[in-house]
Amino acid sequence: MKNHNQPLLLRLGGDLGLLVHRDYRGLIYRSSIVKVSVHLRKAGDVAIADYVEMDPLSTVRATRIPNNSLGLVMLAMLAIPRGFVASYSDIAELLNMTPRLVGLFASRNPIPVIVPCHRVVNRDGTVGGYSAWARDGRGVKALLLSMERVRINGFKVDREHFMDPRELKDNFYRIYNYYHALISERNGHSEED
DNA sequence: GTACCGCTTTTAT
DNA sequence: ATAAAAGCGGTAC
Repeated sequence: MKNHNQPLLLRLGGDLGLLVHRDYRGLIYRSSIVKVSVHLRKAGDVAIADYVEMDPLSTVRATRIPNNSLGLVMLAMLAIPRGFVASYSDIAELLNMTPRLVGLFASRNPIPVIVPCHRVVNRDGTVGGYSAWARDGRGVKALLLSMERVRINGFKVDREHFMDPRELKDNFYRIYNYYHALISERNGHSEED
């Protein structure tokens, strides 16, 4: 098998890049945000390419998403398209959780950017926290959003970017069903149940 | 079992 | 504007 064990460096824009780790099957299980210049200085031999966002179903197929509450939150975040945001409470309502709990799971998202936890913001439009970038996480979150043409005044997202909850729900169920079909397909071939 | 924590939200100064 | 409590499942002890 090819260099799947080597992380891949993908340019996000500016000096921001995404380091993507894949397992022996090629499935993405972890990513981290880095400064491209800093990373190239440290390890010049990495493969590098431009980041191109996949559609949600392809992302589900290409990544490892756990079959638990964290996985549910990850699937819900995949239901937010580029250029839009949803609030922690929107996701909470969708999944029967509390907003703070959604934030807790968002902070544990192992695959930032690819699973777009930066598209979840506070109900009042303020950007909210972001732990995928240790210092000034909010700044990076705001930067990622503005790269997606989400307009931000100060640290407040314009209301026009908020998704309709019904559309969020429709997208979520489509992705959720696909995820479970994929799981039983994978289980069905390798073991019986 | 208990105690604490977190990318929030709402209410009360 | 700032402070605090509520709220829940996970994690650690």
